[in-house]
Amino acid sequence: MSAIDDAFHGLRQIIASGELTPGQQFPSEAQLCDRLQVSRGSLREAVRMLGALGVIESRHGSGTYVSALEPEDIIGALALTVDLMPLEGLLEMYELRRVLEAHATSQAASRMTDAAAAKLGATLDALEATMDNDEASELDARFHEAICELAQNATLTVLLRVFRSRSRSYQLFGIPAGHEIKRQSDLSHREILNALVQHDPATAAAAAAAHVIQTERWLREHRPVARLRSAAAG
Amino acid sequence: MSAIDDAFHGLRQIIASGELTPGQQFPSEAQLCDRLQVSRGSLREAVRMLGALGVIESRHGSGTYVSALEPEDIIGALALTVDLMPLEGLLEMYELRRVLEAHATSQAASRMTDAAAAKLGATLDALEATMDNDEASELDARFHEAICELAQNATLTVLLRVFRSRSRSYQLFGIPAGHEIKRQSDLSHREILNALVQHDPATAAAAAAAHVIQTERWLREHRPVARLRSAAAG
DNA sequence: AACTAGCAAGTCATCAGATAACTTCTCCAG
DNA sequence: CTGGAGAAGTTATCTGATGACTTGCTAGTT
Repeated sequence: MSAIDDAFHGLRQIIASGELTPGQQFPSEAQLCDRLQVSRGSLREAVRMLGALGVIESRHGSGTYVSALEPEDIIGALALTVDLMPLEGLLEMYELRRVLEAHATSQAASRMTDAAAAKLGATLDALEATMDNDEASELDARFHEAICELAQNATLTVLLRVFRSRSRSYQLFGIPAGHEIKRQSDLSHREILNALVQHDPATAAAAAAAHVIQTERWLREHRPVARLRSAAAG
Repeated sequence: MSAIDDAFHGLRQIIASGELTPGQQFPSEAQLCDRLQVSRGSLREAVRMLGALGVIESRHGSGTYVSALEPEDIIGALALTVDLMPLEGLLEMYELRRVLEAHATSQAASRMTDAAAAKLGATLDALEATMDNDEASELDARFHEAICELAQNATLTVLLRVFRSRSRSYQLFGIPAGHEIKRQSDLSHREILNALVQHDPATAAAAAAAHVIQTERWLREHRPVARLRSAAAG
């Protein structure tokens, strides 16, 4: 086993064994080097690996800590990698997105409140009114995000956010057929909101699934080139 | 922006821009250091980060390459981290597992073949016959894995495998109530298989969801201590 | 011509040491 | 009681050297 593997599994074991719990601080790099019998370089590479995976966190001048280890930390690690996947592999993910988005919307229908309905309605009003692509993309995301929050499952919310962020990079509203796409998208959103307001989980799930399928078909047909977000986005 | 961030986003950009595609080799460390204007140490830490995320791969003595970037590579990165999550956060993931397992089983019902039915039946025969916990756990996993493969979605298969591996670490069959748990689990499996054989997606999905809910309830009630797998398992 | 052993170049892996930058706490002056 | 200077501890970064592994070439043999 290589030195970096030793360090990686050693650090992982410290957490897995319960020696350190979420939020607690690791010993200093020098002490960890002694304990794990690796050089500082190898240790730091292992720390970075676990950092990239959302498991630990280094703070310059302060120390290295176990992350909160909440689903958000773990799933969030995918955010920077999903953007790199070729479209082909991504379409497979859409099947999952459809299923999960349907579930989230179904849950939201069960837990719908008047306040939430008003907020969602206002978002759709603004979305239908705007002609700006970036603003439309932003409002679209906010609409779906708000629905996810009603489902009260942070893992679900984060996972769908990752999927959605990739879709947004394709800027479907900006392509030649964008106007017609947006019109149909607006209709789909209204169908979803109607089902939510009527506390109808089954219809809400169906509407959400149909909406995702719609988006997926547009991506397949038009295959627009992704507009990569700035590297600083992460 | 820190040196490691520069290196990380620089490497990421090389892939995102299409300069290198899956399977291709990066320039040597020295060349990358020149190009990205960071020291070798910083570069290597960035490489490790992307390696941990399943995006790139270093081969000793050969070079550094872009991974296949298939869903399996990206999702697989979660395997080593989900094991570290506290049970509380994990139970939230079970809601997703239920939804996805139901979907996979539903898809499998649509695509069921006689050969697959025979194979699944044989697996269940062996599972019901064995009294060995490890073997039972192994056969249980094989049963669900085979169903996933019928759904023909690699992302789904890998994601559910990650969830399942964590469940396995709890060794539910080994606790005092394990005998009764296994009996009910066996019954659930038969219900799932029956629905699959009858090409009945709706019933199959319901049976799968019920099976996951059952497992989730056992975990909540018994809260067994996880038996951590050896560090070398990764 | 085909095959094999061994050499050579290129690559990543690992270590050690030094310096810079940042955070946190302490303590003293106001 | 407050604010700032300073010390101590930590991570961030760079540099140079050596080890280990892979790959391709070459020369010799069959």
